[in-house]
This record gives sequence, structure tokens and C-alpha cells, in this order.
Amino acid sequence: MSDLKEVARLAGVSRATAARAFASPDVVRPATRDQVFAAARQLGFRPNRLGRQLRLQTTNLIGVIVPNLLNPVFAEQFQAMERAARVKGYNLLLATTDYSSERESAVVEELLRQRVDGLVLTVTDAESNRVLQSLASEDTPFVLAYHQPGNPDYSAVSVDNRAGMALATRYLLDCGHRRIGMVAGPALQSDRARLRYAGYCDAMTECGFASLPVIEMPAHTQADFAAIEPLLQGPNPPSALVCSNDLLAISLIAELRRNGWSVPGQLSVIGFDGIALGAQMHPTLCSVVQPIAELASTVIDQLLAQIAGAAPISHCLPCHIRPGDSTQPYEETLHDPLQ
Amino acid sequence: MSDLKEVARLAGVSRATAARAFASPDVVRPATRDQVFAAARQLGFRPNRLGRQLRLQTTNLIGVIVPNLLNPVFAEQFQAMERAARVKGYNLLLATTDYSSERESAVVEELLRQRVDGLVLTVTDAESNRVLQSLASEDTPFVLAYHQPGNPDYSAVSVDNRAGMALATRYLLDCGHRRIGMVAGPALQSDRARLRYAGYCDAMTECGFASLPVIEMPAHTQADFAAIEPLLQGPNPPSALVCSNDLLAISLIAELRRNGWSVPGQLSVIGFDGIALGAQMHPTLCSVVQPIAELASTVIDQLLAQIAGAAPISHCLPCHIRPGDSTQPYEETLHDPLQ
DNA sequence: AGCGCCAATGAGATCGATCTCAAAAAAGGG
DNA sequence: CCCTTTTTTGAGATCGATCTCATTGGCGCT
Repeated sequence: MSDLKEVARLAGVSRATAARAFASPDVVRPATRDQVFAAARQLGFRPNRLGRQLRLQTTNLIGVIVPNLLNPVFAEQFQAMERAARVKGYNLLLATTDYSSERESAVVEELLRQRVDGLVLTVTDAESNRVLQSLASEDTPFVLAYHQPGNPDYSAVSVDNRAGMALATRYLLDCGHRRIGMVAGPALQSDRARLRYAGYCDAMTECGFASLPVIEMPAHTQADFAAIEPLLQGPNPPSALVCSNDLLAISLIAELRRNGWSVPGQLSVIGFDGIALGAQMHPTLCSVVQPIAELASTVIDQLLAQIAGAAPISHCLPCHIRPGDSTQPYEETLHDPLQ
Repeated sequence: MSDLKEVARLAGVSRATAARAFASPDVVRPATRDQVFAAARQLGFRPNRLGRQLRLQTTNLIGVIVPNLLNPVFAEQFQAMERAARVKGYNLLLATTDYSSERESAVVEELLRQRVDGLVLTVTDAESNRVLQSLASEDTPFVLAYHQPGNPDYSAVSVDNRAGMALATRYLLDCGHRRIGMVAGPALQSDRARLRYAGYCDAMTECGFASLPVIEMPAHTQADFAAIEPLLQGPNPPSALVCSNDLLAISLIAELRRNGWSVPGQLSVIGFDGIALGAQMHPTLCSVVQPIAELASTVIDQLLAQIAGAAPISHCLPCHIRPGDSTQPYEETLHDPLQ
């Protein structure tokens, strides 16, 4: 592996001049420059970023932490961030946490040792995360994705989860639904899920209807019919369900159908996230669409700004309903228990 | 940011001793060691991996290249590789290529500059890829994922794609289907898709039936009804379809149903990959299951072996059919054009 | 006390690219 | 042709951790 020293020797110049030929070609005499380039080509010179990174105390690396790549939300987010970062000359170092806060800590430490220039964190519960507190006192900038900041010192980019879910709930209410339930992951662990539940409650009470307790599924993105069966078999079953995320909604629809419930015939279902897959399935998934690509590029822009010295700012992006076949207007005949 | 030099000064020892306290604690006197640790804790010492990487000429980084993370195959693969690598103390540097061979080249070069210890490549078409030829003459080990090696110098891990698709086709034949088509991405660009088509042809001719020309979709993972409509409307329409991958199959099923075709009623569909999502949808997707997690850990094991000096070897893993609701036995009455 | 041996430590070089500052070379003016 | 000004180049230090090799210290043994 040839280094700059060898290139310099072959070109008959000093290391400094060889380096300059690449870094600031205009300051090197054209003849010398060409000699250096020729030598570099001949030796197959490949710059060692480690040397540069150590010297310049900057790696042009951004650490990215997501819970899970199997959720297309995070996969889409990563791809969009990669595109945005690459344009600016940054590479991404990705780590997944499986929703474990221990892994979050371990992985952040690992990325800091690699001297990433900044971090993008997608954590389960930002409020109760001690990593963030310690990070705040470090000098590595970071941005929280999908999180709405309670703490103004943090920089975060998200949609208004509460308003978004209220939007979804009102959408169902406008379709004539009255008994509406919300399905979410375990124990509303995620701060997003909590806000979304609050939004659901907002819309229900605002229209004068009772909000039901959250229906908890054993996993963030996988539905289990047993968890919802009692409600469906009980008196006054719901005619519509909102879900804390799209993947859970997709799984829920399949689980319902496998157990003989028709969607949207007997139950309307609406998701949250707006993943592309939702539009490619049957029935197409009605969902609250987050502008994932825009969110991703906003995150990167904000992070690069902070790396350049700017102060943390939070951004709130708009979200909207994407209609789909998984919801339909309420038909009384199907649900009236007296019939 | 405190470095080892400051720790050494505070502990009243030399840099060498401070370094030894971490690298080989047994060779440092316990009292000295504790002083160093105390100083490190007090200063919040965080080792700089760049220094170590430059000195040791090893980064404990593995470069990973996949076409796209939106396909759960690659997301699952990445997660499994990350787990396997982390156990061995390696981190992954991920880059996506969107099936572009120019990006493949650019990204490989970028990763080599970062001095990754090895590369995992998931390329669209390994046969006609000039990056591989140049890589072969470098000294950075690499392993191809999902690719069956034509060239024995390459190290690759995959299933027998041809046999796998033959298995799927025979499964349909055993169900009584006779007219079976194959749906794939554009122009059979991927080497995997070509092998799978060959496997489909194998099984058809082996049983004495005509294999149909491949039905090309505009994208690798998205179906378009217009591309298949002529065949379905024509004389002698197929009663079953095999797909070059699961995501395409899922998209195809949705597209068919949206256009009034029932799956599996009128058309049985079978996928290839065995992604987890296939089992969580309705109808559940019948598929040729690749052991993705096992493949991922085999790739990592093989790569680490090569990093340690071993020679390239290729591995071929078994695959099997996972039955699903997307296929059903052939019912003559539904398809007999005379009826 | 003296000697030798092994354990523990330190000084300095190294990895590769870049920066500073001074020296050398070229260009320009009188 | 000499002196000043500008351009171009080089020697050496730097970033942080680790390695080599030499040196110090402690300990046991005679």
C-alpha cells in the first residue's frame, strides 16, 4: 500500500509538496503537480483517511442510531440521510439498538471513540434516557430524529405526533365511527407512542366520545390477536382502530383477517408513519404520512449546521392523511348489536 | 477531550505505562494501574480509536455494501451481520448503492480509504462487475453475499438459487398447476434473478411443460399490473406465478387484487427470500426461504477468517419452501376456458 | 553487602496526512 | 546586474495510541 511519502519520493518532491498537490493544486507549480499526479497514478496511491482524520481532528463521519432496520420507517430514513450526507462529503456509521437503552449507551460510546463528527439518535424514549444527559455535556453535536423535544437544549426533528394522531382519529370520526380504539406496542414505552395516544384521546374527547384504554401488543411492530380478542368479542366492540405505527397496522390487519374479521368491512384500521409499503399492499393502508425523506434531510442539515458551530434548533414538520382501502365509512347495519 | 497523555500526567506515569494499564493490566503494578484508572475516570478519558487504528494498521471496521435497505432481505442481513460482527469486536460501515455499479465502485473506494479490514459486497451482478476484478488484486479481503461464485478466487455465501427456484416450481407442479409463469425485475439484471429463472425452466422442462418467457417488471421490487395484463387476458393464462423475490411477490399480489384478480383463488403466487414480513401479511406468502441470519453470520465468520489470513472459500446454504396462503391446489373449474 | 535476575517503567520512534514557518527559487523593478 | 517581492518548496512538528528497547527498581540468594 503506497503512501504519500512514496509518491513524494517517486515524484522527487517533499511530502509537503505532494500533499499540497492534492489539497491546494493552485499553489503548486503545474509541472510539479503533474509529476506528483503521475507518481500517484503509477503507485496506485490511495489516501489514508485515518492520517487525515487524526491530524485534522475531524472524520467526516456521522454516527446514526436506530432501533431496528426491519421497520421501513428507519430504513427509509437511513437511506435518505445517507444521500443527504454523501452530497456533503460525510459517511454514515450505523448501529441498531433493538429498542434497548443499554445498547444505546454502549453504541454511543463506541461511536464517540471513533470520533464521529456528529450523531443522529433515534431513541425509544428520549425523556428518560441518561445517554442524552451525558451527551449534552460533551462537545459532539447530536440531533434527535422523530422526537419532540421537551428539553429545549436538544435539537430534534419530528412531526407533531399528537396532532397527527388527532387528525387520524378525526378522520375516522368524520367517517361516522364512534367506538374507536388505539393499538400500540408494549406499555407505551416509546415517547412517540405516548404522544400519539394523547392525540387520539384529544380528538375523542373533543368530539364528546369516550377514549378507550390503549390496547397493548407484545411487540412494537407485531400484532397478536389474543391481545385484542376480548375487546372485539365484548359488548360494544369498536368499529375502527388507530395504530401507533404502520408496521403494527399491517400486522394487525393480517392477524384480524386470519381470524375471520374483515378489514375494512367490519373494522377500519389506520396506521401512522406513511411507509411506502403501505401503498403497495392490499388493502392499501390508510395512514398518517410523515415526510420521512424531508425529515431525514432536515436532520442532516441541522446536524451539519451544528458541526459548523450553529446552535441546536428543533424542527416540526407537517404530516397528512393518506387515504387507503383499510378504512371505510361506518355502516350501522354491520355493527348494530340489535340487528 | 482528554487523551492518554493527560491521563499519564495526572497519574504521574509515562504514556507508555498508562497505555499498558489498559492494554495489558497484568504487566503493570496494581498500585500504578489503579492510579491510571483513577486519573482516567477523573478526566473522563475516552480512547481515540483513530490513533490506535493508524498505529496498528487495523480498524476493526467492516465495510458493507447492499443495494437497498427497503428490501427487508438486506435489512435482515445487515442486522444479523451487525450482531455477529459486534460479538467479535467489529463495527460495520454501511453504504447503499441503489443497484448502480458506479456507486458500487465509488463506495468501495471510499471504504478502502477508510481502511476497513474487510468488505461484504452484495452487488447486482457480480459476473460483470469490474470492481471485483480490481479488488481481487488488492489486499483487503472481501466476501460476496447472495452470490454463487463462477470465479473460485472469490469468496461467496449463498443458497443454490437455481435449485431453490426449481423447488418452488415443482411445489406448484405438485399442486396440479401446469401453466406457470415467472415474474422478475428489469431485464434479469441481477445474477440471482437469472439463476432463479434457470431453475424455473429446469423444473418445467423436467416435467415436460413449456416454460414461459420471463415477465419483466419495471423495478426489482415493485409490480405493475400493465406488465402482466396481456398474459392474463390472453389465451391459456397461467394459474400460478413464481417471483424472483418476496417484495416483488407482495407487490404483485396487491396489484393483482386491486385489479380484481383473486390470490390464491385464480392465481397462486410464490416468492423467494423468506422475509419475515411474508409471514405477517394476509394472505401469508408462500416462499423459498433463505436462512438469512445464518447466511449473514457465515459471511462474517468467513470474512474474519480471511482477515486472519485464511483463504477464500465459498459456502452454499440450504433453502426450503415455507407454505403460505398465497398458493392453493389447481382447480380445473376455475381456469378451464371451455367452461 | 554484593550480585544477578526479573518485573516495572520510560524515552523515543512509528503510523500517514497536514500545517507552520522558514528557506529557496523565480519574477520584477530600477 | 542587484535587490526586493512574490511564488514555490522543504524540514520538522503535530494528532493519539502503541511498540521497541533500554533502564530503573526491587527482590532473593549467597
